[in-house]
Amino acid sequence: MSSRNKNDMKKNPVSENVQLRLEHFLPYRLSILTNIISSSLSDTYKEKFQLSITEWRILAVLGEYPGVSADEVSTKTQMEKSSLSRAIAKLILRKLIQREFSQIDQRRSILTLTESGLSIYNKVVPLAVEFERQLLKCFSGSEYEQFSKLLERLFQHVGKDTAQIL
Amino acid sequence: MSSRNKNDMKKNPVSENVQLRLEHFLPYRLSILTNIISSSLSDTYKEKFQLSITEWRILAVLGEYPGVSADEVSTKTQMEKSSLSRAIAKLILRKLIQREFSQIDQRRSILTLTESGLSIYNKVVPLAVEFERQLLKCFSGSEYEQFSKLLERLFQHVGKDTAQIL
DNA sequence: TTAAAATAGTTGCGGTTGCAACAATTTAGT
DNA sequence: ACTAAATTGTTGCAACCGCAACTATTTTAA
Repeated sequence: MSSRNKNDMKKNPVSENVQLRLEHFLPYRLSILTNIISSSLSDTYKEKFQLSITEWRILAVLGEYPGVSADEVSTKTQMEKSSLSRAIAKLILRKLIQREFSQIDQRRSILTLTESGLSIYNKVVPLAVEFERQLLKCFSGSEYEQFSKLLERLFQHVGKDTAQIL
Repeated sequence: MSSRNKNDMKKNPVSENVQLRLEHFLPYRLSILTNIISSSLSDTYKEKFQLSITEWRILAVLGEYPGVSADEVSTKTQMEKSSLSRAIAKLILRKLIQREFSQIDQRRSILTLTESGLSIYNKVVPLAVEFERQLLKCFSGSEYEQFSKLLERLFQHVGKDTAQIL
């Protein structure tokens, strides 16, 4: 403030003229909203079932797509294959999932829920569904459709090529 | 599958009748989308300015609200106060921000960008703004307004009371 | 047929995270 | 005024993360 001359003024519009309003910045808003939702959701199964978000996601994928490989879980969930590998190892130890390897391609794992994994899955799913129902209470049906449509559009857009967007 | 009787059928509709479709599950969709966007955005300043997402957020908040406390940064960004404490310590070491403590309340820190912090801030902001512009290319003006409105609604809804939602 | 490239998964490593416990200070209640 | 509770920020610790290097297997293509 003290030692600013008119050259500075060209370059640095500071607080009185901010270019980036964080509250309105989409990546930021999405990130905060998502954090709140994810951690709130995970609270609902972390304690009861000792599942981390990563672990629950794996169970969720296997509940829906029994027999997929670790790699397929990775593309579906966008999780790192290394974190997946470790989370899967743990879940196998806890006997919540089981693994064989494909006869045709011996690198490829075939993952399925065990009985107890399935039982946990079947307990968590209704909680998750109810959680979402509560979330969506703030939308009318058509609003949700609209929101969902636009979210999907954004998804397609960034999905095109993540790197080249900027 | 083998040992299911008609009692089971009431309780456990399994794979042939899945209750939770991950692709359509809002918390999941938000989480994946946000991850893609955040990491893609952070790529644009990580290398050039050696800033982590956390660190950039702190600079961003201070650029907009010079003089806030660590605690206020925490509520604004929803970051853990411990990660903040450490990130702030680093930024002070790198002389990108500076800290004093309030006379009135000696616990309360007063954080501001240094000259070089401000200079980085002023370089990153246009990148961020351009990034968002690219993102929003997939929406028309009114679509963005709609999306933004609904996002805000959701935000207010979960913000009410994070814990009590389920 | 064979060597190079691609794919699936694992592991080592350094850095980061989040929780809980903590110290220092301020506020509230009596 | 005095103690208990609340607030602000820091730190120890264990878990977690992502990157890169690695092994093993399969595919490609010369």
